[in-house]
Amino acid sequence: MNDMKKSVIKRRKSADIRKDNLQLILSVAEQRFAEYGYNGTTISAIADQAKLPKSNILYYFKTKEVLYKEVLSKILKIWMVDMEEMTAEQHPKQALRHYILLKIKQSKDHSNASRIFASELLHGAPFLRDKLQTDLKTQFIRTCQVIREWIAKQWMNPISPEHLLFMIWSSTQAYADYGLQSSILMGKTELEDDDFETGAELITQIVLKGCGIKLL
Amino acid sequence: MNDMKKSVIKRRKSADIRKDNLQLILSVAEQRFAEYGYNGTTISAIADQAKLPKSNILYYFKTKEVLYKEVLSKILKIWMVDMEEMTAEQHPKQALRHYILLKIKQSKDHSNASRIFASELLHGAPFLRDKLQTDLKTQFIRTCQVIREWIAKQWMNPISPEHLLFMIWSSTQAYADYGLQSSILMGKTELEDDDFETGAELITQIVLKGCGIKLL
DNA sequence: GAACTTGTTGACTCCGTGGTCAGGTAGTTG
DNA sequence: CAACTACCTGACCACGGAGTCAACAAGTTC
Repeated sequence: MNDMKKSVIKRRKSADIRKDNLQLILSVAEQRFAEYGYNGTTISAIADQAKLPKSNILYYFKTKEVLYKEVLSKILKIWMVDMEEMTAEQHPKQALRHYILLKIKQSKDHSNASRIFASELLHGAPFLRDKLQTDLKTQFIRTCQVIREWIAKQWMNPISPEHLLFMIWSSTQAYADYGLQSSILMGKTELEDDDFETGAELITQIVLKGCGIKLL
Repeated sequence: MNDMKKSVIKRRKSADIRKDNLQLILSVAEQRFAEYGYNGTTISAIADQAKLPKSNILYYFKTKEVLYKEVLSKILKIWMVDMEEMTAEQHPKQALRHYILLKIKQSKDHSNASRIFASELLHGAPFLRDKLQTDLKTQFIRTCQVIREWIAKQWMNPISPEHLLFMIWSSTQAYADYGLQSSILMGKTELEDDDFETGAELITQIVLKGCGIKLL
């Protein structure tokens, strides 16, 4: 029986072992960091939850900081990718609607990642200040430019693109960050699919109308 | 010289000493907790910054948790008080504009408090879940009711009061929580008075228009 | 299957942190 | 000024967490 187990389960190539373990650790770490923050998370806790000995975690990630940064770097990508899709050629009605929808979806499907990102910003972005100043800023400026072109084409009212983006970010992000608070206030244990939909719909409506975007 | 110091500076009544020290400690603690979170803040760090020995902090606050809760309890009050002003009799145009302005002001003037509150929610509100479920929820329901009456009076479009409040909260709160990110993206070292004003103006405009609130 | 690389792990060290305590000093009260 | 209370603080302790290490097991390569 033990032999069978060995041949069926344990016979893995080194490369696979590595891949699997990295994946497992990263995923557990993401959960813990989201829930308890960087300082509130211990390697032992991650180890326990991943059902691996602590030393094994340290074997794959030299330090806690390395592990955290690894988690973070995946997150920034997720966070930025949706923005790239907006172009000046699109009409803001579709573009913004689509963007808001993606953002809400992100809050729902990657709530842990979103929350880690938020927590990082909240405490002064000690670990990803550089990336903000380069990668995100570039994309931010580009997107502001897109909005400015929409304004020039009179597809929407002349409003500050920067602050508009902040508003969209924060109100969509809130469904991840403050999902718990929201559900408590609405007397639920957690947000349901419906809530995300209603939220997306409301944000879209208010933003479109608020920006004076005419229906095509 | 020393005598003079003693008689001028050090001759304080016990009651005053107590008051002053409590105040000092709470204020320093608020700063540290905002910047580094609960787990990232050490009593020694607070002590150093307050220029008091660690033991002295522990003399006034038995444990770190007690100190943190003390800081928190002040915050929830600040956070809730603005909401109370909105009533069904007011027209939403003035009421919402006023509320948004207050909220932004809060993000500016009490950014530390705001950030601690946000961080607390982000990590599941371990210390103020109870208060949310009682105090804040009561006020929340009341305010939703106010909005519902506005809708009934056709002063604004029929939209979910709950989600509208979430949207207002998050977008105003963002100026505290993500102020740093924002300033980085806009190439500043920190947000200026102008930014808060522009933000408040933009949020107000978008929300009012977005809710279909007619000008009187 | 021998030499080598990669993965695994328990025992250990080191250090920072929350919290205690005992012995002080400064204000208060009769 | 004597007795008392409130305030102050350095020395100390216990604990938990990050990270090391050495020895071993499992896969790989020829």
